[in-house]
Amino acid sequence: MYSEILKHLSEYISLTAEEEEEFTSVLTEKSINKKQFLTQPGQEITTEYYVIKGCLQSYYQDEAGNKHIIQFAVEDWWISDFEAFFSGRKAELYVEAIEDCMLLGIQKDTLEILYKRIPKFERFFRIKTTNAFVALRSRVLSALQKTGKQRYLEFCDQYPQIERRVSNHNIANYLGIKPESLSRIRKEIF
Amino acid sequence: MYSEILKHLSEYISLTAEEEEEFTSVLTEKSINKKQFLTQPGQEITTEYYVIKGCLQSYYQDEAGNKHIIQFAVEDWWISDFEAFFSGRKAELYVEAIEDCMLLGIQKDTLEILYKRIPKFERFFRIKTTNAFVALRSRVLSALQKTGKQRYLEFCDQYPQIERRVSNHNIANYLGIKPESLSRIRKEIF
DNA sequence: AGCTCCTCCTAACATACATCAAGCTATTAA
DNA sequence: TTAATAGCTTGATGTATGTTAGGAGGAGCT
Repeated sequence: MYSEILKHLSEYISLTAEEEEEFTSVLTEKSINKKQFLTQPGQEITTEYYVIKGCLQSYYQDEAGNKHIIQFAVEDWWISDFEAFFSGRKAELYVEAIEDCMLLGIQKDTLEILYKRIPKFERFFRIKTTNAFVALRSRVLSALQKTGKQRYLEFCDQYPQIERRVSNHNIANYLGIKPESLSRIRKEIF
Repeated sequence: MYSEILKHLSEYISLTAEEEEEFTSVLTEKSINKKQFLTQPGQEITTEYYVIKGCLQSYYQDEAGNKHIIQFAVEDWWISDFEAFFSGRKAELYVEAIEDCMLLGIQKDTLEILYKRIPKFERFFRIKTTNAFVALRSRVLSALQKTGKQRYLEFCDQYPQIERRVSNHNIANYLGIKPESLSRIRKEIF
């Protein structure tokens, strides 16, 4: 159950057996089925989730009802409405399972306690946050300056395991193009 | 000298006279001229700057030498290579003055001390960071889903004071369109 | 002053992507 | 099983933006 997340942590920080034990003791398991929501707009978000098994997407729905996919998550990724979690504001995003999922959750207040007791965790989450910020910045630049084809190739290159599991119309949405265009791009490439 | 930044802080947190004094005592003044750089790629970034007077831009330069503007800053804004500052990695961005500037700098290590002594500052910078994250996310969505014209109107609406001071080719770059296209859009609007 | 550089504008043409419409296949539901 | 639905593909056509080229006006420099 915990072997994946401990391996994940060990890529960034080294923990003693006791520290590992202390960490896993505050995690909560959660499983949700395909098409169910982990979060919905308006909720308070006090938990962040690590994906043991499955695939999810987070998206924003605009006033006109259009869906805009922010992120996908598969095994070994973290997901939640990060801004809501971090700032304490209400959620603005849907987080929806697109496969049956097994997750591990960590509570915000528990995390604060953990930071004080074992500062290495602060380091771990700081690194993850910085990486997310950089990834977001690079996505802005891609969206502004690159063609749909370039963005699709980048996506396949960066997230091959996601490309294989997510439907093309969801990938198209994430890339900011229409499914018809993605279909044509794929035809051109393969 | 310090009245602007204290007013700026007071929009988010309330400080006693002593706390204000403690804060301003750790600030350093810096002035740079138009076309000079505040940061360049490869540098270590230990200072964040608050703009008292002037206008700057931060941009990323890709392998092909193309400039991609990330952000503008005018009076009452903070600027630096945030990821480098936050993560300790080397800078990837240029921060360049596009007018003569007067700035106040705060050092990363001083900030850490300040957080411990007066936790309200942690609150202040956390709010600023969350806001920056949300703004970046919303810029991703705009870039992916909206036309150049919509993005330009949003930009004029959100940052009227910047629109007036920055050249059109820089605005076009920020919006991810060519100056010729921006010119067409402006002709169409006015 | 005269010169150069920079900014902005305009126009003709090219390209990437959206839109609309239709058909094909595989999965789901009755 | 058949019917319905969702996802993918294709074609015809429209629109926004890029590309290339040129010109007008202003700012700063010699």
